[in-house]
Amino acid sequence: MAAGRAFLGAPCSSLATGARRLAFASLPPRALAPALRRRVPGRRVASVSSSPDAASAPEPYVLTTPLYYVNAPPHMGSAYTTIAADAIARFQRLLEKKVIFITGTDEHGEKIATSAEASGRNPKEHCDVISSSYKMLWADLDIEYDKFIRTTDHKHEGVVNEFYSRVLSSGDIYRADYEGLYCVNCEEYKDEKELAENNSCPVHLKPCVARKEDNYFFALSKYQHKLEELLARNPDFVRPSHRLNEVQGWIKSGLRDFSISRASVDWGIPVPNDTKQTIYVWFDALLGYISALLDDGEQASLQQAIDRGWPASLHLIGKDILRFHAVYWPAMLMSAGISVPDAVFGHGFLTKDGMKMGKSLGNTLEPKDLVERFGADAVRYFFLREVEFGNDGDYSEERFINIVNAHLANTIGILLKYICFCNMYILFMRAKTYYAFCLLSSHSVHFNYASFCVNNDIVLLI
RNA sequence: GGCGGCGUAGCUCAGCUGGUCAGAGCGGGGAUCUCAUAAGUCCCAGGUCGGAGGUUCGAGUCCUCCCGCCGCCA
Repeated sequence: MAAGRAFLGAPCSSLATGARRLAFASLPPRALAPALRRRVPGRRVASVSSSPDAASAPEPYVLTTPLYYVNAPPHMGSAYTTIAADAIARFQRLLEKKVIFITGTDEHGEKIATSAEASGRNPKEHCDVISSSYKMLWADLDIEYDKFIRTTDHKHEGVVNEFYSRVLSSGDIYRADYEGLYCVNCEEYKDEKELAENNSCPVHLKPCVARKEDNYFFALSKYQHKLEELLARNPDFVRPSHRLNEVQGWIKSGLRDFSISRASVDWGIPVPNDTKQTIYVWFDALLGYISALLDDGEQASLQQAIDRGWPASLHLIGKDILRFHAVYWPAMLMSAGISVPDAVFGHGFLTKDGMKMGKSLGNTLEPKDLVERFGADAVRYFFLREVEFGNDGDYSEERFINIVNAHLANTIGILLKYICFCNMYILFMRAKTYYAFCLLSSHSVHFNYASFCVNNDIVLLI
């Protein structure tokens, strides 16, 4: 029995720290696998709906994570978003909805070219390496996505070109000179008044460079009233609600047109009819949510992609990219005559032991290491359960072990063990309790997931 | 500075339109079963619900002010 004193993939030795309780559940991860793991990670079997109205082809539930920027391998923040999205996707599948869960990588831009050069590779090779590291992590975390889009995919470029043409024909793209201080890391111009000392970017704390370019601009300002109407008509468009206030504030204070091309960046999708410029990474990447809907090898048609299930039901993102998803993106879609998504949910950031994580602080939390030590179920469970969804959340190893032991090992683990071993005596003794638990939980889970309170009742979905 | 939010048990948080709302999970303490994993089961938190006024028969729950913390202001 001693050999089995580990819960869900956590080696005993890794948990044997000091006087802390050492024993996790006796079931090794693979013993539970047949009961818990229904599919090969990342390769979901197409769901077959048995609901009565399946014949009328109900709209799919299209759910997205951001397309992660491949300047660096995945970090815990990316993993958190994807874990949460996967939990929501699983819930929707339990409701027998056809779910299209989209994730992927955003691979263009100056910063990528710079990262590639630093690692001695050409941009495409660099993207291949980093993009595959995301896929590997999602497999390790049992993420069951349906579509993985890379913005360097051929089909994506076709969709971007077509979309650009639509926006152009709406009269929302114009050419203008722009001169200002540019942050290469943000890949955007900065207002002088927002800069830190020495004209440094407030986000990256690196000096911005003076740049003058002849760029193409998107007429965002034209969409101010339409965006206001959108939020007034559908306040659930931005969640949680306190972020709606922020978005409304941004719009109310006035929207400025933004540059959607770069003359100085080679690694990107060329602007149609002007190959001297490439399309701004955000204008490019956001369209990945649509191009992802196309099957591999399918003709790169914008309309065909839309017919595959657009609009998205939910964009799940971190709060740092809310502006792009809740302001720029719907305006771009309106311009192209395409439906806007149903909702954008901006979750919070993660801290470690109460501290902001960062390479410079040397306290990053590597999702890969966490999975290797504790197993995917434990990692998924902890972040879903212990982070108030929408707010910032904290990781500490002590808390992690406490929660996993108490909830997964002591409660669920033991129950599963006795189900697996058909210990009828124990099951009989506890039958009433488990029955009541299931009854209450089914109602509760439905309510909580429908309102994106994923941290409640999460145990039933892992 | 402007706008918005928050401050409820050691920790993370529930408490909708004011009247069993003083709660949950984890941690901690105690008891107990022994066909369960240092498991399970049962009991225990006397927290002035940030502070002070006010409205009300009655306020974490509404109003005002103060203190502290946080977010956004591209």
